[in-house]
Amino acid sequence: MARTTDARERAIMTAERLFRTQGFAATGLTQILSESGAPKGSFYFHFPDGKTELAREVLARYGARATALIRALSAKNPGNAPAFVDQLCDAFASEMKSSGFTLGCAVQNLAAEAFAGSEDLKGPVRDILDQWSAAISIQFRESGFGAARSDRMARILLNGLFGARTDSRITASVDAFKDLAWMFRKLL
Amino acid sequence: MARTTDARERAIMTAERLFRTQGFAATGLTQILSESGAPKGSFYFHFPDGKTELAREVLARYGARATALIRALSAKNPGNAPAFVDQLCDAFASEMKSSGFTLGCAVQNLAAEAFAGSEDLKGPVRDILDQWSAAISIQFRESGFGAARSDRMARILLNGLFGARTDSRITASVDAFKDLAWMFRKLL
Amino acid sequence: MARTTDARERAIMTAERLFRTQGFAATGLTQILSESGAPKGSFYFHFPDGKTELAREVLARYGARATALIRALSAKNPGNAPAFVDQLCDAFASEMKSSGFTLGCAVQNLAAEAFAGSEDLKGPVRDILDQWSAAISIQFRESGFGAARSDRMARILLNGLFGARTDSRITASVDAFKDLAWMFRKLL
Amino acid sequence: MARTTDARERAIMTAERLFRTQGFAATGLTQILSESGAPKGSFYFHFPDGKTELAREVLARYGARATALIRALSAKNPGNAPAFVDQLCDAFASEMKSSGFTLGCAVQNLAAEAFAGSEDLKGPVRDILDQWSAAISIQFRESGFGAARSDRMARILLNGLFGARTDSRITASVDAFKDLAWMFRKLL
DNA sequence: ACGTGCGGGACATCCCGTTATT
DNA sequence: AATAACGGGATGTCCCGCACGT
Repeated sequence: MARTTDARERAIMTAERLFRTQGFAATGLTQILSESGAPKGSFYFHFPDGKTELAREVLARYGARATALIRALSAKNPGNAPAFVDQLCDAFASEMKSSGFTLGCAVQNLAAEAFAGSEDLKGPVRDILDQWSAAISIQFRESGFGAARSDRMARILLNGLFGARTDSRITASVDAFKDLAWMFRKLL
Repeated sequence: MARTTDARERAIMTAERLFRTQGFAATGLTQILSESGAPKGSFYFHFPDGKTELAREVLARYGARATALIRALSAKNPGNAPAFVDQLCDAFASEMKSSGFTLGCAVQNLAAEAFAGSEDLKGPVRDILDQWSAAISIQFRESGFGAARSDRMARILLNGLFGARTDSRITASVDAFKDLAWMFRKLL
Repeated sequence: MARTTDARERAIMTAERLFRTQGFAATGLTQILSESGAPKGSFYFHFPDGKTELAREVLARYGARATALIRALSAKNPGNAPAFVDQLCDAFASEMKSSGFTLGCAVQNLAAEAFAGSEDLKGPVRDILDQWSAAISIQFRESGFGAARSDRMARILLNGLFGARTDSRITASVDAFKDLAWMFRKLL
Repeated sequence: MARTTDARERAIMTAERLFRTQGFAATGLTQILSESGAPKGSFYFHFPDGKTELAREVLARYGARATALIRALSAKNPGNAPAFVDQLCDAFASEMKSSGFTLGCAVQNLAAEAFAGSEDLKGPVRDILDQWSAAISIQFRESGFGAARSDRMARILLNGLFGARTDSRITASVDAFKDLAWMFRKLL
């Protein structure tokens, strides 16, 4: 039977925002529920595994959305790695700017916090990382780089974006993304 | 007046470890106190501002220790930026390895979590970032790079280390640090 | 109108097992439904009075089954009270053994827990007690004892079985049933 | 350092009453706290192991009190088993009567309910049973019975009291205790 | 500097019962 | 006869901060 409300979806979207700005442990179910307008009584109907399942769903959506962005920019700049990197950095920068520099990365936050406790999130987090890395690597290969070098540069770009986002939150600026793009123009 | 116990110091050290592995919100005072063996009754004697003050002390020590490491490696490799970068990456890598890939960065964790709530931590975090950045930049300048470029590369290295640590925790490997070092050898 | 599913019946059987091993309050509807495979949506179609009605049905079936056992053993040993008592004790003992000493008495558990709350169960519980007592008393009368003495001994046997079951659960042995049978051989 | 409040003691006494009348699972911490007047904030200071620890304390006190009763009646009736049994039954009967036939046995209730979940209560419950049994057996031995027979009759008396208490709650009468005493006069 | 104890609220989880729909 | 979803409260647990006495 098809779903008849979007309560579940709203909860996931609200949770993503809160996990990214406040962190996983600091965000209470109560806050997620009240801000999303989702009813409390049916939370465990929608998420039998509780907060952990919510986190898994957040991760899945966040991961897929970022992968889609990478592929879209890749398709828009075929064989043009520098332009691809520039636009990827720009996309991150503008998301940070438009959020008032409050948004962290869901993967980074959940990895940092939820790893110590439950094991359930480790697998998904690793999978997302690999997925992102592979999607970026393809763009580099199509720009003429060898497989090994593409993989390595993909990982460097990814980690650079992680770090740049941290820097961006702290300094409330997008300079870190610009520096990252500058560096890749040198590297490529 | 000399201190008569080291309870305060032990609490800070234990808090650092827990904040780095579990995060700030997920770590309770009770756990810090019990794992550090510090008595509960005098916690607010030692830390009148409570958990926030603990976080401030953790940040101060963590920041100073990292700055000292940067300066030490800088002094050991005068004018030799590539060697300096290699050794800095190695130092991070070996810390991750010896901790079983569980240690996050105190600055990153506290920035990600505590920014939403209190303002008290923002200043210190920014100061530490600037301090680290300046210390690295000096090494680059002494290696012959211009001021602006040194500053920029310092920030890139710093953010690269942030990202590499995230990668290292997730993948349980030190590859990210090696990739970062490889990239800098290209860049310098 | 014939029933088209056995969901109701399965729920009652599962509830009996859980009420007997865990108690009434400690057993959630969710557990009963999931372990019985009964669908949740139609629970209040089958049991308009909810959990209390479930308890009433459990009591009715449990009471009738025990009465039937008493009558069967009575019919098998006409006029032979000692043999009857031995076989009744054996029946209880083997049920305990085959359940791994986990099964309590439904009447005892529901009486102990549900008396404080609702009044609905008190009547049925008293009726079952009288029914069992009467069934046993008949056997004693047919073995030659007077009416008053038969009633009294029936109650003593019944209460002895209650107590022996408690002992059996705690000690994980059937000794208490053997002692009870021994005592009755002395008494008769 | 000595305790400065009796909050812990009051909680245990209230918990005993509620566990005996309502059962373990059906009694919420909130009810215990509010009825005992104990503060909520310090509950886990007094009982670090939570509800289970409360149950253990209830068990310990209940067990010791019953043992003391057995020994007192034993000392009052040296070598006189029938009088001892009569007075023990009377003591139980009058407790039931004065409580309005609402009090169950703490051991019976906790054994029935808490066995399924945690293992922590099994040991204490078995120990109490042995302690009671031994205390009764001594009286029988001092009345001239052999060791094996004394042990067996002690267990029968104990289980008879368990069963009689169940009967007493259900029928709201003390007849079961009188019947038990009658039976023992025959047996001795 | 530290033990003991309190205040009051938040946490994730699970509860039983009731809808509207099919 | 069953599904999806909800309502609203209760569960045990744990939280951080602050007293008082020594």
